[in-house]
Amino acid sequence: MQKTMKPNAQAIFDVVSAATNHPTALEVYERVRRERPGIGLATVYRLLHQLTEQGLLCELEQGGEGSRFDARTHRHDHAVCTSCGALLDIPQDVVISREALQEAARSSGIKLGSYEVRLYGQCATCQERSNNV
Amino acid sequence: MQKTMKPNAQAIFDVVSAATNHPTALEVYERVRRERPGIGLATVYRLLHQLTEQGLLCELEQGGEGSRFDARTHRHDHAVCTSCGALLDIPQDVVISREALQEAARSSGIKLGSYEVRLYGQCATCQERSNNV
DNA sequence: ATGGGTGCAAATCCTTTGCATCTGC
DNA sequence: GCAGATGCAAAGGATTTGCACCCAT
Repeated sequence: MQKTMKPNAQAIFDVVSAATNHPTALEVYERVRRERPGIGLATVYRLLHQLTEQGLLCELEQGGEGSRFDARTHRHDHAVCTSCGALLDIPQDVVISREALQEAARSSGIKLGSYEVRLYGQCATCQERSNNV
Repeated sequence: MQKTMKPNAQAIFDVVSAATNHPTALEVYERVRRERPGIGLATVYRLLHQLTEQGLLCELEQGGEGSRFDARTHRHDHAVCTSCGALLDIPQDVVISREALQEAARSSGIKLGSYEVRLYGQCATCQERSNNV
């Protein structure tokens, strides 16, 4: 189904796939430049969006510092650090009953596509930092 | 606990409270200007953030068009329209087991503060629009 | 007079767009 | 030679910041 990707697209996809965090477009740009020094930021944005539309990546909106990208295409949940803004994957899905989702979708009038649970709190790193102060 | 608010802050809080949708900072600015014509956009941003820090409002990150603000201070869930970007309240909470949340928080290392369920899909208005095409 | 609150304008940050060039076919 | 892809620079939109002014204390 997916033909061989153009080299720029491939490089971008690889960078996002290899990332342990969720990189911003700027971070992707910086990392991709090691492989393809001539690439432009605009191209990175263009390709990130294309890959997102193709369903190979997903885009996570995060306040302030711009969108972050994620190569996990299957549904999963996130934790957002309210201190440093880090966006972390939650390894195990937070289970929600199908009925609860359907009910919520019905009452809001939305035709349910996907969903996400977001936890807000202080990440491990920031907890340590506050302990040391 | 809350002393009388300064008039600008009060006006902004009132506008957000009275809104049926979740207004962006710009929308708040436009509406507040009816009451207080001299107010500046910077002040609106400043006060929106202050009110958010005081816990009187909450800020919802939404891709592309800027943050939206919400006067409901108790926890609740949202539906995001993948066509038009509308952000809707879900009237009834999507129930999640405390244990599932704790477990998710533990596995991501976060100290759980709050959480939110987000549904993604097509809102009622957009569904109609596509039917008519 | 002093400090906080404010308006205005400039600055910043992220992202998109216009356009001329380049590439593969 | 053409269509699509790309780099560069400029434009755009949202938000923040610098700064002088004003008001109440």
